[in-house]
Amino acid sequence: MHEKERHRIILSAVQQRPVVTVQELVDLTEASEATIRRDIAALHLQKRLRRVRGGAEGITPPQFVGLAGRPFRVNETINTAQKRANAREAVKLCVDGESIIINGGTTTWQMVNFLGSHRLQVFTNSFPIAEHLLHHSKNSVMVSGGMIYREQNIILSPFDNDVTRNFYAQKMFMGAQGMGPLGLMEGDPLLIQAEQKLINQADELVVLIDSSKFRQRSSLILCGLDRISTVITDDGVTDSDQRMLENAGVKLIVARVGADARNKESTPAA
Amino acid sequence: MHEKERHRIILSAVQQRPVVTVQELVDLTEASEATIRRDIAALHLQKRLRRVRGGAEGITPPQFVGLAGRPFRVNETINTAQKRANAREAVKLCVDGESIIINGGTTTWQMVNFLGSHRLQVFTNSFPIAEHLLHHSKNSVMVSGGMIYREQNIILSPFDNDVTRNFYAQKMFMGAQGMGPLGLMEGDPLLIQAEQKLINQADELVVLIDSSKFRQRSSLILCGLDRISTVITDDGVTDSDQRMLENAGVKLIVARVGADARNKESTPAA
DNA sequence: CTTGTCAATCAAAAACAATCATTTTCAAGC
DNA sequence: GCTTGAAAATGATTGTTTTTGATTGACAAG
Repeated sequence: MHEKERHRIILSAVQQRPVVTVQELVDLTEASEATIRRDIAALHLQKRLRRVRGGAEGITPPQFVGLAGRPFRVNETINTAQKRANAREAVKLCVDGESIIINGGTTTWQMVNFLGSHRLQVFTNSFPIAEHLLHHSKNSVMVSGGMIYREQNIILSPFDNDVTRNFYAQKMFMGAQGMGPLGLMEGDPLLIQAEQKLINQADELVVLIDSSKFRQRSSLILCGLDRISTVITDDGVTDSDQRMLENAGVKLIVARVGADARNKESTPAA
Repeated sequence: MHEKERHRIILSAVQQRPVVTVQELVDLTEASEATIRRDIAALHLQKRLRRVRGGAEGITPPQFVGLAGRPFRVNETINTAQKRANAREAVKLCVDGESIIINGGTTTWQMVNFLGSHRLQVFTNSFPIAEHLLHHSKNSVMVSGGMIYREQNIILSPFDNDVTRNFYAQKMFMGAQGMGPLGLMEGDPLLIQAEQKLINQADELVVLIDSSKFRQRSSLILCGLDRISTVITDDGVTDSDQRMLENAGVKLIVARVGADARNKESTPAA
């Protein structure tokens, strides 16, 4: 067995499991202990893994393994003020007792903050949203079944026959990566798949989208504007975008990015 | 067991519960008391947990009290040593890459501690189990879809056409409320419903049950002994119970209940 | 007084680094 | 094509260091 091949095996093992012992690698590669140690030392220098007593561990910081995929967390930090404002408006549309669908995403994630005191029937394909509502609210929570994708933070089944089809709601809330005359756009094919499952399971489709997204285009069209009932966006939206939605018969709610920003400004007089 | 792995288990334990005793960790890791103390001291220095008299506590402020329904939590405190011993044996049956089903329950919940360093495909109807595995392991996680019942901590769909039908595993692990010549028994109709959905989706059915349950009867029969491949129980099981299982062709694994129980028996000669 | 927690100590075991002998690889020369 | 020799890679051996588990005694709480 060649050095390269052993390295490949070692890295593969380390990526699969948090720690791998030297002995395990000896078994795996049928090489001697000394060789494995040398390999680990070499890969450690190349920073392809971390060398620890007894074996090796993956390079990913062991503390952050769970909780959420990277893309989610970084995305979460941009445009938060707008997202929160939009989310607040979205929750205002709900009345207690109603059934709603919340599609996973960083904008809709903000809705959980405002749902704490509500009592709704919430169906979601987002594991973090379900978690939060379960722990910090009294809403009844339903989730779609399937594989949990850590990166996108959604639960998705490759099959068409899941419970999704059996849930019908008054409103469905979702974000998107872009919006234009052609309709709603999304980048990740996995998200498209998840969204298309839910999109026809509600009377009204409410789209939360911050105004910058009107200028973004994306490769995949999710649905036309005619399918959308309501768009919630912030006050950065242009007149032409407003007209576009108006012409398509879409109700527009403009959220004042207000409260949050205002609070930060308003230093008490006294 | 190696240092990193023990640390993983210890951290996993303190995140599950606010405080964990040294003895519990000894059980959990099968390491000596001295080693656990050293580990706790090390993790304390790394500020990954707080060291307290008798054990360790999580570093997170006491905000996360909610976490799960009450009945789950109180049940969790009884017979923990047995449950843990059984859970350890159960996890030992799994080999990396395999697909398994874990049915929700307080015994099977203990399995998450030992699954931290595995790489399995896990399907579960238990929200807490999915949460924990997602946050503290690299296993791939699938959940069934449906309503999340806070009391029983399971996800259950009233429909027959959910993804459950599309998942097939080598092994299914479950607990139960009682076991007798007639088969496996359960009390809560909701649990019965959940279990029956999963019970035919695996080659082998592995039942984790502490020995006291052999004397309990319950109103609802879930399945006959012939459906069960393996029973894991603790060393309190009687000869007649063993014979019963033997006659039914069920493989029996008797888990040795850890250091805790042993120390209490062994009175020093001097 | 008894019990449980803990630190200190020591011996055994495991992991490790250094060294050397053997094998493999590769290329130059026949 | 084949041999040959140098260099690299590997495996075994050795002695050293680290980790671990058991024992002991100190200390505090009940």
